[in-house]
Amino acid sequence: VPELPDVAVFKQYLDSTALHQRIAHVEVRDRRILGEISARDLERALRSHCLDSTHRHGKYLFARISEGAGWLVLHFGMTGSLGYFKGEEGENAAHRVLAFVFEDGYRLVYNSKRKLGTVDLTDHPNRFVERKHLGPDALALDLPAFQQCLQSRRGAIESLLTNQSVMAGLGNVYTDEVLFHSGIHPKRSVASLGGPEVRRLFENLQEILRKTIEAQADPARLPCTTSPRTAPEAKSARAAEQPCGP
DNA sequence: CACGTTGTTCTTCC
DNA sequence: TGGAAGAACAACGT
Repeated sequence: VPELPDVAVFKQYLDSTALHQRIAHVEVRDRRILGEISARDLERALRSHCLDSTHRHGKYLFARISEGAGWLVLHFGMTGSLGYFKGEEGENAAHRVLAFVFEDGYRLVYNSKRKLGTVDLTDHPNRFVERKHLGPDALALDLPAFQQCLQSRRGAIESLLTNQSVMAGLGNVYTDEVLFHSGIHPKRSVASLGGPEVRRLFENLQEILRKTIEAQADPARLPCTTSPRTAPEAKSARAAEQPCGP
């Protein structure tokens, strides 16, 4: 289940594989994944352009399209992942959804078993974030901003942390993890949390997100090992780094 | 075959 | 008008 840390790793992966390469073609294998755009729109926006840079907000990954042609938006749903392969290598016929085919024959593949993610286009990430009413990115928060998120909120802390319009990036997995580490029951009401608990929660949140990204981001350091909370398809993404990795 | 899984979006209400 | 809360929905394995 790609949440903030997983998407952060996808971002690094995309950065280290697929930037600055001219796109020859976009293969849409399953159009259910397309958001408000058609396959034609996507092709038109990307063909003979490059991906210049990336940006992440919460669970969304954005890639800037060269020559000011807007931004690509990737959301991974429950089972989405990225892989970079030479030719048709490593494509799982049952899971493949779309592929960005570069002029050199390599391709960046978006795979998803359950096809619940979204691929879309936007003028600018900020515009997209605004339109989706996403809160600030969880990893960009400082303590005062975090306290602000909790201010005058009712309901359980669990549902606040997973609410993307409060702060963006956490799903069930990391929310549970962070609450457990902080010794706070998920059903506790936000209002019942004391100052020290809020502080502890904030610090654990930042640390767990950072450590998770760090641990997963460098596959060379952790060869062939997979943390229990890594989606199976994230594994193939990492395996795919070999043909192009440093 | 209905259900569990998870996260987003749609609906309803104030 | 926007926001909060809850229902509906999506795909697939069991």
